[in-house]
Amino acid sequence: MTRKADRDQIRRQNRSIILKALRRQGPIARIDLGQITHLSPATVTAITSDLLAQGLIEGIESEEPKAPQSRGRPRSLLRINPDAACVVAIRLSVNAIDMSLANFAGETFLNKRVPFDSASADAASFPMLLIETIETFVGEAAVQPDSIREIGVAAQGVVDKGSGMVVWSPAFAGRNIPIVAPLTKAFDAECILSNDTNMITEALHWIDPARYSDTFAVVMLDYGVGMGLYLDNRLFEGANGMAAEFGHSNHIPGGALCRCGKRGCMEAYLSDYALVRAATHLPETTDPKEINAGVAGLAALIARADQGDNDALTAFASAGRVLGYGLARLLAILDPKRIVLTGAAMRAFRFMEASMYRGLEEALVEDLRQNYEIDVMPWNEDFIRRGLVAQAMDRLDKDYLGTETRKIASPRNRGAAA
Amino acid sequence: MTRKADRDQIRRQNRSIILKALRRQGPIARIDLGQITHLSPATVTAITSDLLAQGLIEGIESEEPKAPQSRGRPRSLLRINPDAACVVAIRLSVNAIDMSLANFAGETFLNKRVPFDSASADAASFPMLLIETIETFVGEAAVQPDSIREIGVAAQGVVDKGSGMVVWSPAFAGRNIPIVAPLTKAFDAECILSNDTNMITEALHWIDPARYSDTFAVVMLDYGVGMGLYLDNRLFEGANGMAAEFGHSNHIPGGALCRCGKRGCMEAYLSDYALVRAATHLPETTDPKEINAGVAGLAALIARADQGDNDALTAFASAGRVLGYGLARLLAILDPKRIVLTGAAMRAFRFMEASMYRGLEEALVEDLRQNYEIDVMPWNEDFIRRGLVAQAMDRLDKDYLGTETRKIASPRNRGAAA
DNA sequence: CAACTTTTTTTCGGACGTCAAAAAAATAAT
DNA sequence: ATTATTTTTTTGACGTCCGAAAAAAAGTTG
Repeated sequence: MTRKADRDQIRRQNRSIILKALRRQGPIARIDLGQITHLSPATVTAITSDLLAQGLIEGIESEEPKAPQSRGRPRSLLRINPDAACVVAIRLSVNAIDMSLANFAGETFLNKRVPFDSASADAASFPMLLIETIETFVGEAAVQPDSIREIGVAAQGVVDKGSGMVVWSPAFAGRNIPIVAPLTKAFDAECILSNDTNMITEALHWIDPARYSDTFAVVMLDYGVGMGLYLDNRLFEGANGMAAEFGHSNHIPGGALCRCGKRGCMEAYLSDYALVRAATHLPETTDPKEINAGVAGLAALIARADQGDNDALTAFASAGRVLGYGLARLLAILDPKRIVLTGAAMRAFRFMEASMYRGLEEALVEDLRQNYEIDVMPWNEDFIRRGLVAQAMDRLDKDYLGTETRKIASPRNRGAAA
Repeated sequence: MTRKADRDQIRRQNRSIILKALRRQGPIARIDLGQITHLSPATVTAITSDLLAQGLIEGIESEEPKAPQSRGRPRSLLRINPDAACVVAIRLSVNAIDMSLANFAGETFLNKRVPFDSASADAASFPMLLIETIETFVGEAAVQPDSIREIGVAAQGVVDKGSGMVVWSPAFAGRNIPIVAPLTKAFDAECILSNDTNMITEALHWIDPARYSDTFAVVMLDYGVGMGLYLDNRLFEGANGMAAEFGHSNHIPGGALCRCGKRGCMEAYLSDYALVRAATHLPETTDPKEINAGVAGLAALIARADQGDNDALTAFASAGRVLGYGLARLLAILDPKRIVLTGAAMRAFRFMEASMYRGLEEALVEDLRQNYEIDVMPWNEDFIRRGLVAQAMDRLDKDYLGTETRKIASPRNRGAAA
């Protein structure tokens, strides 16, 4: 049954809408906030004065109003108080921990990459390592630890949102690495673990909501194969937060050997090692662990294809056809209005494109191939961070319901404390 | 961006919750409504007196209070006014139009099946036929036509919710049969076209929300293969209302010939004709149109399997394995917590079960096979009607926002008009 | 330079929703 | 008849949004 509604809810939602608008539209006057949110000026004033009192936003006393000649009372601009909160975004990838600090305006003000040894990282050792790495990072930033309100972690592979563990990931030797529990305990902050491609999906929605809304899928071909789903205008993560494992959905029964041990997974045809395996005429049963591919191997293969190397071209063409079949299955099952292709392998898209469309055509009846578009998105590592930050901001906005804000720290020497 | 919230919304939602509780829990006292909905007694009184004034619900002046010995003011029960509205539920299947009339309490009070000739039904002829069939049916029911507020239509095959057309269906010879536009024009009622398996999904949620909520999938093996998806606690229909075409998602590239013309669709291994084709050793490329299967052929095949016929048993075992692969793909992509198997072919489930689980195991890495259950649901034709009615009730509840109700007709001679 | 115009922001009063508490209603128990 | 008990309704308070009016803060004009 749907939950009952009460008046708290409506204030909370409207506050959150205003915060989101402020974060997105930069400094803005109350009147324009009303336009954007469809709230009356009276309501905007009420809510913003609340937010001002809480210190979540601040007025700009700018000496230079940009529009010099305009009658009437000049607009007084509002903006998010960047120092009202602080979030940490962490990406766990092979041999590297990427960390970022972002303020309440959603701006990243510090990044750091720390290498670690994926091959030896397991459930026993990694959590402690991660905590120490974060503590060092936060210490260097001269941020008061208690101003950190959210920690978002993205990992490649299978993550279980319920238990807050990385079930399996190429970034770790071990399995079932607990992340959320140790971090929550070590830091006084909400911690949330997400799949990396889901964060790309969230980032796309944040960056261009007009284009990336409603129902779309993101497929990432990189080190491994990832997917993110935005369904009915929200990120879909499945009952256990494990959805969108496109890479391990089966393509051919008994087919090529996958890193997961099964035969015929999409990943076994599309990922870095699969492409290298195909291009070097290794049998499909070659153990992926014995193939030295990775993003570097992929890049080398793309270079060969660029020079017209036939093996490379054939490998990409075959992968394209498999991709076409995979997308056809997505279209049949989910009817998305858009599919976004991204990841390092997309630099080779021109070698896959024709066969991909051929695969799509072979695999799916025309009636179901009518209303969709495919975007090819240049790969941008930054997307994962932006998705993490966007998600954290969303959670922060909803957290600051009516409760008094915690003491607001000033991580850096910002002058503008009204 | 999320929509702004205002207080209309909250009243609407709480009204709708109360109506839903009344419909589900039968006659009930205000105090219990408060318990169920978590609304205060004051609010319950306010909302119910509103609904009473609108004639959507009515009090019961029962002479016999069921519980004879109890102190205190006796509870005065409320119930939905069944005559407040009337909906038509229509199922279009091969050679038959099934129609039902249901009242505002969600009770069906009249059913009728009218045969028609699917082989000659196309976009030009069918809409008129359907309108006339409905008009006759409604006429026989002695229902004032203007008390009909919603018409729900379910069809097998590919339906386009946006355009309100049946793109392709085994029930029709033609394609792109308009349904919503003609019916909306002919009757002064909202009309909505849905996929039949989606309605089964909706019905399951209505009948047992505790079990069928959050994220689950329904797979129907019958005449053709259908799927319904309930994701994040709502029916998912895709960007164009065409989602969940599991039957035409590809299983084997270049595989068995499907009714849709493509090769290797799930349907080409799982549906009636596929099973008959396999059991009679016809080549996989045999045109489905030349196979006389249908639900009757399927029943015959099940009978053969019951008697230990080897061809039949092998056919079911192979289909089971294919089904296992299909479910594995669903698990990988959507991570549902439950999969419901239904349809006429489920009477043969015991012949498919072992190979289905084998297929699941072959196709999907164990990590992704941890947290789900499979239900096998005896097939019940009634589900589609119940889903249609449940959907119509939902829409009605939300329609009766603050607007005055239309004049309430009394279709039958009901005494209880307070 | 004072009055007018224009635009933004704030204030005020009204309407409406929920809720807690009090009152009323209806019956059983004494 | 009176008291006790339980349900329902009423009342009053509080919170929210909105429209209208007022106030504020400029520029423009005579």
